[in-house]
This record gives sequence, C-alpha cells and structure tokens, in this order.
Amino acid sequence: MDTALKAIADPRRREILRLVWSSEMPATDIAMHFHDVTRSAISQHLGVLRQANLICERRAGNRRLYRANVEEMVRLRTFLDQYWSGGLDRLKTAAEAAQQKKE
Amino acid sequence: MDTALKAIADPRRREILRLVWSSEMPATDIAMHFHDVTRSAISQHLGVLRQANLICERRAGNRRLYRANVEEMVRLRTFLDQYWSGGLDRLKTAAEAAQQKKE
DNA sequence: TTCTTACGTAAGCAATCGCTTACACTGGAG
DNA sequence: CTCCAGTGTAAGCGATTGCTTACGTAAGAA
Repeated sequence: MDTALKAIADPRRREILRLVWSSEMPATDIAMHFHDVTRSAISQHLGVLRQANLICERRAGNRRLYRANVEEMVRLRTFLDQYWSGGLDRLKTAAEAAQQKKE
Repeated sequence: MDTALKAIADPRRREILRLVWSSEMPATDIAMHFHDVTRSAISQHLGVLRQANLICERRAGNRRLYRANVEEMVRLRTFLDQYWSGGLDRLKTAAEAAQQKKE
C-alpha cells in the first residue's frame, strides 16, 4: 500500500497510469509519449508500477501490453478516503478507538 | 501539489498529520509519539510538511504548535479525486464528450 | 540462419532522503 | 544575569531514486 502511494507520487508514473487506464498499450508506445527521457527510464517506471501492483502485463508475441490494475487503484483510493475521513472522524471516535486498540 | 503528494507518501508523516488534524500539538508532544526515531527526525518531517503547506505553525512562547492545514489537504484530496475519475470516466465519457460537451 | 524489433536489466552516477549527532537559538524561571 | 526546556538546523552518512548508456534476450521477418 505504501509502495503504491510512493509510486503515484511521481508525476511521470501518474501519466503512465493515465495512458493505460482505459486501454492496454505496448511499452514502446508508452515510452514514445515522453520525449524528455529514455525508453529505459520508462521501462524502469513500469517496473516500479508493476511492483506496486498498479499495472498488469500481458505478453503478445514480441510486445508487452500494459494496462492499469484498476482494482488496486480503487484499493488505494479507498485507503486514502479512509485516511481523510479518519482524520475528520477523530474527535467523535477518540474514546472508542482508545479502548479497542487493534491494529 | 506534487510536493504534498510526496509528503503524504511517507507513513511517518501521515501519522504526524493524523496527530495534528483535529487539534494543535507542540513539536515535542508530536515527537514523543515516535519511539523509534529522534526528535530531530520528527522536526525535519515537520519541515517537509510545512513546505508542502500541509501544516500550520503557531508560536506560543517557547513552543511551536502545529495543526494540519485541512484546506490544503482537501485540495490534495480533490486533486486525487479528479485523477481517479479522470481515468475512470475516460471510456464512458469519451463518445459523449466528443459530441455533447456540456459539463 | 541472420537480421531487426521490442523489451528488460545491469552498471554507474549525481541528487535526494531519512536518519543521527552536535550545535545554536529563543523565551520563561530562578 | 544564569539556567533549562523547547525547538530548528548544519553536517555527515548510508540507502534510495531517477536517469543514462550499454548489453542481453526473446520473437518474428527475411
């Protein structure tokens, strides 16, 4: 979860995710969207995203097609939503949380 | 915005924010919640959060009281919400947006 | 087979991170 | 004034990051 959060903290990786969110795309096409870095750099970003389980890889002959793992991104979004609201709910749940400290 | 995203990518800093979300707290008290790192480390984390505009500082005599800048956190949350939905809505709104641009 | 395309990966490097220790400063107490 | 609690900050250091160049490898095409 923490890995995923750090992964999306990078603007380049957020852009990659945006590219493969709704349709899969071969690594080369992804790399071609970035004119200021090497294909190798993008490949490494893809590695980070894959390790964070934020993208899925499918091999088709020569190519590797990537697509966003929407399920995992929803998990991440839920985690953050709980974090935001967890802060907001703090006052009213303070006593309850204190006595059941499971974590 | 990117600075804030990187700031909350760290679990320690998320915990700090959680501590000062609903009430202000002096730096020493914040540091005392972390038994595995130095007070100096926490002070530096506070510096990162302050630079990301995620916390506000108020001086009271000797102490410095911190509290979360909820406004900025809401901005961050909104940014992420737009990011998620921007991806999710891509498929289903692609055709609609093209032919009727109301929104 | 030999070439070419598509890709990951190792190596190296400068920059940044997260931490520690040590020090500097500020404001109240005596 | 002196002393102490509260706090930021500089210096240094090992780990990590993000990038590049160079190489390795797998899968068609010729």
